[in-house]
Amino acid sequence: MPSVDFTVIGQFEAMAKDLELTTDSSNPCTRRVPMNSMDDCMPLKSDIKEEPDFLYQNHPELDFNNIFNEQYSDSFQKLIPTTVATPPPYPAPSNTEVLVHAPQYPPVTHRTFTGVNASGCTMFSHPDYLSGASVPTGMVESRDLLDLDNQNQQDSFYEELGLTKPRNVLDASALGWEFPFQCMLEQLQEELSRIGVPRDPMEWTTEHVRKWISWICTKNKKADSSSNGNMSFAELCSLNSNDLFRRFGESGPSISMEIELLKSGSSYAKNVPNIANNDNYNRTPVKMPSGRGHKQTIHLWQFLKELLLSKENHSDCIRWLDRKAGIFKIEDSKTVAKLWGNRKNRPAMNYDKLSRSVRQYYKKGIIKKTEQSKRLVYQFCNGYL
DNA sequence: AACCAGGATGAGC
DNA sequence: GCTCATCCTGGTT
Repeated sequence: MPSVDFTVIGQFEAMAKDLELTTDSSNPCTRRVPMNSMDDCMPLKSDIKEEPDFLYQNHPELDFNNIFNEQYSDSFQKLIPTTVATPPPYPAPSNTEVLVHAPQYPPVTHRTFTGVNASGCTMFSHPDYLSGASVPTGMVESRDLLDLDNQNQQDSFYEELGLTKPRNVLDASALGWEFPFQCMLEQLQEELSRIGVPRDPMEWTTEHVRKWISWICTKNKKADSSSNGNMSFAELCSLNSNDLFRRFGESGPSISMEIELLKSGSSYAKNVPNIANNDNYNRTPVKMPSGRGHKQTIHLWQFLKELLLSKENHSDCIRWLDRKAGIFKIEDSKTVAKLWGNRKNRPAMNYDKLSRSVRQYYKKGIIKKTEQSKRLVYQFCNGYL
């Protein structure tokens, strides 16, 4: 059997029923791939005889933009393509099965692992296949997804479908399953560093956004329409795929994909209710972080907590004094104010204004001063820890 | 000088 | 109506 040099994009399966894609024609191992069934699209591990490096190569012929022609514009409104890379090997648990009932993943034929990762994307894969995909959760109706924490829902789900419930149903994110975000994100962040844009979009100014979009356009050899926008990252996140397509044309899908990646790497995700790995948020409901028409906002207290909890070390400007009690100290008021200003696209932000906003929280019971008031030391109130 | 408290006002959602 | 951003007066460290 010939090796299959192919990367599947699961989401396309539903929208591109009759589309045939071919891999590199100069490669004798390639074959035409009818996009009418996932089984046809996804190579079995047993089919693969090439070295892994070979499989991880990009395939320009599978360019999103070539696929999103007018013929599929209807589908485009419903789905965002997110993944073109073939994942590196990952440990797929052998006794865990989760059925996903989503429009593009017929439940009867496709057993997949799934989880909602920190960026709010639903992860799909199958232990027998090399390829995987992720879909921004809100692109799939919540009723189409299994609530992984709801035993009753799972039972009735399988019952309705007349299927045997898998032995274990696990949230793949709890298994440390990082594909495809981690590898793609790291690559993206390196590229960002090269073009002088901060790795964390939280720190982006509108100029950084413009630069990034311009770079995507160059990379994809598409017209640069970034001059049309003077947007913050948060504003960009509030746009759906259709908005992005309208605003940025053929670069829209790429921008959309990278937004999802960046959200999962930054602490941005922590500010989005329902997807953050934080007790204050209810992770379970599969709700949209960037749903249609929903404007993304961040509150100051969330931002401060985000800095405090961020994997990126901000301890030189803000740090916990007593994490359990929620007591923190602003070590560098200027820097914190600058970061907040960047985040809100308020270049004139300073600590005087920031602290005024913090003081508004006293009445609301979100943040308070510590019992023995100390300069630059505040405390999150109960319920906001 | 930097920080703190809180009133007033208006923008933006 | 809510959350800030901004500006302000006046007090404290």
